[in-house]
Amino acid sequence: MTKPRLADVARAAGVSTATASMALNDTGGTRIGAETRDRVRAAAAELGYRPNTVARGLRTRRTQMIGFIGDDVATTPFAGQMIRGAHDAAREAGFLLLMIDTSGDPAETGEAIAALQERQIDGILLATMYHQVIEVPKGIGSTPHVLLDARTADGSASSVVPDERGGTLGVLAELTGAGHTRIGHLTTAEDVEARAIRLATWRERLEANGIDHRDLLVEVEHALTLDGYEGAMRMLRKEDRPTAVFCYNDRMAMGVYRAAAELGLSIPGDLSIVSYDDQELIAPELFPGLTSAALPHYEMGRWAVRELLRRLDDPDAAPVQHLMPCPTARRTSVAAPR
Amino acid sequence: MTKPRLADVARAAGVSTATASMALNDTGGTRIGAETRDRVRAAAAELGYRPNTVARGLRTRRTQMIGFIGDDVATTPFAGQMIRGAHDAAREAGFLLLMIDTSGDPAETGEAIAALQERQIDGILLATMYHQVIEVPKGIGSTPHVLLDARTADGSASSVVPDERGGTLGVLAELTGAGHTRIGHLTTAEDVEARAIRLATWRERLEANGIDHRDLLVEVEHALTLDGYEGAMRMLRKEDRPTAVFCYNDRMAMGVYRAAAELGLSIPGDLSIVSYDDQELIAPELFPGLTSAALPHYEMGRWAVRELLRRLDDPDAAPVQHLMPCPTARRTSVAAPR
DNA sequence: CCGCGTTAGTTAATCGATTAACCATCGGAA
DNA sequence: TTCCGATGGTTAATCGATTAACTAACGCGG
Repeated sequence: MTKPRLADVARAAGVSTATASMALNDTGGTRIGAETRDRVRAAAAELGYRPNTVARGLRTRRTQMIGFIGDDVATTPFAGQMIRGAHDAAREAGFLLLMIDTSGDPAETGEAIAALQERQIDGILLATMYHQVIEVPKGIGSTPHVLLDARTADGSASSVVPDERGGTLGVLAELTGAGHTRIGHLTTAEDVEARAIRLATWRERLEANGIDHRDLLVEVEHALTLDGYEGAMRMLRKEDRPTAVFCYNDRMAMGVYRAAAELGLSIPGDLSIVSYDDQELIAPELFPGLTSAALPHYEMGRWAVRELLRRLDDPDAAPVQHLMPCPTARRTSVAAPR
Repeated sequence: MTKPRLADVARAAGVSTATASMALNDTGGTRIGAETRDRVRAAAAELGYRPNTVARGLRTRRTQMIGFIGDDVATTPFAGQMIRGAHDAAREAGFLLLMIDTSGDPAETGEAIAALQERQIDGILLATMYHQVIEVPKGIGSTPHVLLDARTADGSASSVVPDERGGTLGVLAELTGAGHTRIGHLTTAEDVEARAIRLATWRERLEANGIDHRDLLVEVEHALTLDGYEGAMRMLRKEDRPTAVFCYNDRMAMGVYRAAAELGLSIPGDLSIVSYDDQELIAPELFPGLTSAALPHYEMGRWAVRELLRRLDDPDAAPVQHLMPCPTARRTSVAAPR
């Protein structure tokens, strides 16, 4: 009662393995008669035949596996959604994901690429957990690849990143729509792509509305709750405090909530807050719920796989840089200014 | 400039592919001379030879890949640590993880097992995201497997689950050590293994200390923040409220914090709180930091892979059921009762 | 000097598919 | 009648390793 091979199916159907192979895969054009094909299929179903993809892969050089290289799969809560999006899109096309976590070590990345290539994966997804500009390791050679939440400086590789500008405009529109003009921005000093775009977009909007933004910006060291708390204390203790804050991310917003509570400011009555990331255990769980621009990790994962599959079909296709929209998750942290 | 094959290495070293294979893999006992072996190795290094594991897998029936089937990789924040633990242990042994997420659909699980077996994975990790008792699908056949955060009723498969009893005793000891006797328990109505053990252990401890626990238990529908809030309101509004609460999990504890704030109870001055899970974005970020029993997901992931590798070496090894300790993450939510 | 064990290789089979190249039969057009 | 193009297959090569079975040369004891 060993696992049936193609030869067993062929014997049961009374044909050669070549015929069986063509019948099951619908290859070989007109060579296989309809009746024969049905007979082979029936035999395969009867025996519970499942092709050995290792053998197939050796011959065809395609393994129906995609390598996913992430720089920190576990420690960031976003990773899950990104992996899931990639996983689902891959699965729908009959592919499986082979995962490697490099814990952010660039040397690891080269090793990871080699380990995946040894296994003859059909393509590679290179993911970073925060929107970044990176260089694709040379070792990747001619293996098809797509960047996820990252892009190259020269646009030589297909990539998908969040539309940070659009997302920022979205949440700022919530505030201006409610009547706010003096909108503070609380950001981090960390030098990441996301920070730069969110900051620039905020500046641009305030300038467009003729608001002096110089004293409305507070920058703290890290993008964490505690830093957010301290930054908010600095921003909100002033007499001419803003009526609304746009936070770099949800964790910092969490700190702003605490600061507001300590200062006796009610949200959204005394202070409206919007933020970025729409992070699972934070934005919806805060009280009141935090309006935040959602990072579309699931959709980016899906897009990346579909783009990779496209490049598998047509290796010479021109690389595409995609901006994925960041929809506003509207909750109750915004109201008209008093 | 195509990828070098073993035959290229062999030619460069002036030997047969058989010799080259044996030299590189240190197989074949004494048949390969030291000098020849070094020559082959040098040639391989020179050419940058990397074995084609697909071809190797076809012959040896081992692919150096482990299947990881999870029932909800993305939506639970624990998954990441579990995957990471498994990933790291696998990587150390030269294995890679092939991931499939079933989104909790049992029919998917069968499909997932088949998809992995087609690819000749060496073994399977079956993970659930909450400690459960499950049945191993028959389709797994003789493929070596280990259960992660789950176990079978009959102990027929190796498995690793958190030591819920030990973890509960640990956080309760924090409370009794500080002098608390009337310790409330806030739990969920969901029927999961973890709930039952945590509840039973809490009862047992209170009984051992001669405390009447009948009016100290509050059960709510779900294990979410809002339910925790409502449950806490019920428990804490009473005159003879407990001086400390043991929450089923951190999300519920988050609700308790909010309730305490509304009722004007300071933590830990008026109310000490301990909990379970030590969830990343919650326990350390709450103010004051929440003392919580940590679910050792990373370590469970590691253990499962090591156990799987052991079973690969010795398929007849007796299955092992392992309880992984849940260390107490001690923070500042506990103080002596007033 | 014969036979045998050791040492150090080689040759060829094998894993389980896919696919290029080849072949037989039949009906109809030239 | 003969040749040709479909139609419907089969045979055998191939993918790139591993490994069982075989072999050649050598040294040594009896």
